[in-house]
This record gives sequence, structure tokens and C-alpha cells, in this order.
Amino acid sequence: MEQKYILENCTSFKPADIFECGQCFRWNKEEDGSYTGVFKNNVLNVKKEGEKIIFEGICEGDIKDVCRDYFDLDTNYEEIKEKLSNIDEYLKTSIEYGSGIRILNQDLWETIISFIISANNNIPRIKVIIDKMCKKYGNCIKYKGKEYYTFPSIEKLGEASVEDIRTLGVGFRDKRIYETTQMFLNKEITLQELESEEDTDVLREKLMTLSGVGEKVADCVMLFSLKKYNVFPVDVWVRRVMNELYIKEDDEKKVSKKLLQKLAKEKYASLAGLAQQYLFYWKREA
DNA sequence: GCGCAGGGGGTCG
DNA sequence: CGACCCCCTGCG
Repeated sequence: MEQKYILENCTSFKPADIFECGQCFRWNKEEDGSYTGVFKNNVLNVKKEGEKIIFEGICEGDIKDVCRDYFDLDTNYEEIKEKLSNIDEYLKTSIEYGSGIRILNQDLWETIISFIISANNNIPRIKVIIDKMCKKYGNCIKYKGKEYYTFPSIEKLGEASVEDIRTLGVGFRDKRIYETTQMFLNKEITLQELESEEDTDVLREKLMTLSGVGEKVADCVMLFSLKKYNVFPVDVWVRRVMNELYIKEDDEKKVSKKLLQKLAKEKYASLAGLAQQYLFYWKREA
């Protein structure tokens, strides 16, 4: 059902910051600077006009509730930014740069598959692959004369063979995607048990039983889909930034993940994941 | 222009 | 610790 929702007085909300900071792969910029994306069975366009945020599109359920959940509107980012800004100058600068970032509450299944695809890959290609996957196995939703496709269900993707998946251009990740899908299909593991697991370390262990899910992917899934703001995914960019700012080792490859995790915990504590997003976005764009 | 390394939000054996 | 699929980039 086509709906519209206008959000006022939301200072920590900039579509570009939210959709370009690297947490999601299915939002695309329109000519007018707004973004259109698909999540669950919704197709939404998000536009900032002055102080107003305008959400418009096809929505299952009440658009206000859907947005509140997906865009994390009940979390006070002003307070978070204030806390993080006081930690040091770097964080302060990065937060000024990415002041409109919010961590989306993305679909767990979609996030797991998307970040398996992200391994040793680059963002433009990740987006192309996911797009193809949705076109082939998702459902079509028409909005304003264009066709959009939902992310495939477990059952639908479960019908695909390793070879089928390979044709999407996923390369060596074909087997990983296949195996993980089959694990959910066969109920060896369920989304529900992952969603209800409170303990971060136990949750990480469970996620890492999935094929193609290592520490980094597991942490991304926890941060971008399960609101675990304390986890600190370490990738090549984060290593680069942290080394440049705090450690200053000549060869950044020698900096251990352990050290980075420890540093993040000491400095950023329960907000490490958010700090990571601000730093990552700042250094990668600049 | 063309061909060939080099490397990309890691994971696995 | 090296290979891994695919694709895009930079350099000769």
C-alpha cells in the first residue's frame, strides 16, 4: 500500500550518510538526491527537505512503525554523538563529518547473505550481485512505473543449486551461500534463535558456524541487524584508520586484530560499533 | 589501446 | 599462511 510519512526535528538523519556509510547495499541515489531502496516487502524513497525527512513508498503495515524500527528512530543519536565526541579529537572530527549516520535495523537473513558476499569483494560488485540475486529469486514490487525486487526468502534461495548461485557472479562464495541457505532450510539453525540470543560472544559463535561467516562477517551482522553496538568489526579500513590514528606502526598488517579490539573496548566501550562507523565513513570518503 | 599484475569491507583448510 | 572467483584499476 502506498504511504507517506514526514518526520520533523530529526537532526541526526542524513540519507547520504546513512546509505553511503557502508552498512547496506540496496539503497540507490536518485537524481534529486533522495534515496530509494527495498527492505522486507517495502519499497521506500527517503528525502531530506530542510529539517524534514520524507518517507514515501509501498509499505507493508504502518509506514510510521516500519520506519521507526528500520531507521532506529527510538535511539537518541544526539546523546551518542555527544558521548563519543568527548573521547578524542579524531572521533569528534569524524562525527562532524558523518553527523547524519544512523545504524539501520536490517533483516537478519538478508544481512547474513549480503555480508558473506562481501568477503574479499568491493562494494559496487557486492551491490550488483545482490541485485541479480533479488531479480532472480525475489518478488517483484511495482512503484511509480518501476520494478523493484525483494530479497529472496530462505525457501526460494533454497531451490537454487550451487551452479545456479554461481551464475550470479558470486565466484568462490557460491558454495558458502548454498551451504548457509541449506542450514537454515534444514533448521540446523534458525533466525529466531539468533535473534533471541542476548550474549554477544555466544551469538558470534553461533553465527560463525555458518559457512562463509568468520569473525568480521559475524560482527557486521550483529551490528547492522541485531543492534549490538558494542561489537567492533575489524576490516582492512578500520585497521588502516586505527593504525594511522593511534598505533602508528609502519606496517599496518602487523597490527593484530586482538590489539585493535582491545583498543576499541578501552576507548569506545559499549559504543565501539558506532565509533567504527563514524571513523570508517570519514576516512574512507575523505 | 591492450595485456597483465594487483587487490578488494575475508574465510577456510 | 596461501588460494580463492570475478571484475575493475593502474601501469608498461
